[in-house]
Amino acid sequence: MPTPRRLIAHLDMDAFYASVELLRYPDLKGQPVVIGGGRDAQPRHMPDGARRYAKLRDYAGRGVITTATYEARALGVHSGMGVMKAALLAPDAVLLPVDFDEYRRYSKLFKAAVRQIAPLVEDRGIDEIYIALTDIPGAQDDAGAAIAQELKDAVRNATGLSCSIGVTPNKLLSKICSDLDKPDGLTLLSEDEVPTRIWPLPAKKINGIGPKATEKLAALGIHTIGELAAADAAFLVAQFGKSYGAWMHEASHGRDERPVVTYSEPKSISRETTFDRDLHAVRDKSTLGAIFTELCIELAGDLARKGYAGKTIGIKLRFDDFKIVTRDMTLPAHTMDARTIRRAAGECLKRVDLTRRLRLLGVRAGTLAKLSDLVAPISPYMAGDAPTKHAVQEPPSPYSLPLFDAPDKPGVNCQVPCVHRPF
DNA sequence: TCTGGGGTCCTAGGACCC
DNA sequence: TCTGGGGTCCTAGGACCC
Repeated sequence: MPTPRRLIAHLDMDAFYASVELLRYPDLKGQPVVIGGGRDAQPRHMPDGARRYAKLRDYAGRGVITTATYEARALGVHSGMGVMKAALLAPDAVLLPVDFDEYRRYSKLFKAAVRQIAPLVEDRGIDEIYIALTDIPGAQDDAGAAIAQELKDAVRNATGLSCSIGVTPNKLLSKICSDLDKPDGLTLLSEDEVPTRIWPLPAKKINGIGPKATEKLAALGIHTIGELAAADAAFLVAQFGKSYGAWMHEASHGRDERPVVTYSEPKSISRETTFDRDLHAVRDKSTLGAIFTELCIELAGDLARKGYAGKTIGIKLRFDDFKIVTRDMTLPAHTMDARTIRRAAGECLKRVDLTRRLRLLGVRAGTLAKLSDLVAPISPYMAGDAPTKHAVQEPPSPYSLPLFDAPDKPGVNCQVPCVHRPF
């Protein structure tokens, strides 16, 4: 029996957030609707039972659009665009706030429906997945056409939502193909169709070729995937570096051997926030201090809930000129304790020039270890257990104490003397 | 009226060790 | 009193993705 040819599907939900909202507000079907902004966009319920929706024109703030219905996209509105800018294009479009809990619920529903048919699924975020079809009975007979249709039907039955699917011999091509016939599309492609169907597409359709690379390619006279494929591999390596250049060459020929990966451990967990207005380290010291502390508490909560501790604690700042600066430090032991995180993040902050006003502040935990793999250095409850390779810093109890705030006084709420604290 | 929040991976230099 | 090379860790920045 010959080895089966690889067959991989990429499934992408159509305008996912917006489509979920339309299930809740069916009266909006057919209208330009945009998801994004802040809490102000919550629909108000009128006494007569009707709903009053926020319009794009009413919005004031720094939010961006996460998703737009196809009707809104027709007006030039797309995700990533500032809501204010979108309001100029489509002032009467309806604006709804994001509701991640609801999207996560639907995400689980559609992924579970897919796994019933094809269990080997790789998560690529809330609204897309890769699916290994190679060993699904019958898939080889028609290059996955029937299974793909079955998947689409199952997703619709489970959620009421449509999706688009690409089925090809690898992830790279499937990702490109799922986008070719949106919405509600199904595109099959074999290797020998790469020259006719893939090469005419813009180079940026390749997942991994972003704005910078696209711009550089254009400057070199390369616009389509075909032109990229025609370029000498050595030339691409000279221009883009050994790894990226070689990868570009392979990708342009539709070659990609990456497997479908059903599980991977998280590498980092972070929290960040953009302020309503830019804040200054000195003039807005107390506001910033409170936000900083809050981020650390939220991060500690995330770590605890997910069952991880971090050894590297880092901060991220975005200044009013949009420049980003990061600082991090590695601790002697893993931690999930808010106060320890806050202290380390405070140390990182001291190494940053805070002349400019800040737009964003973030806190990150990296070099993660599973809590279950950690052993406390001194813990009466662990006495009999064999020690593992990591040590975890014991959370001081109770560790929900107010952190650092008001006082900058040395020693207050600190385990080690706190010296100067920028805010 | 510009530009969110959560991630991954890569590069590159310096420290430090063998 | 000079000359190495390799490996790993740490830190900072940047491109890219959903």
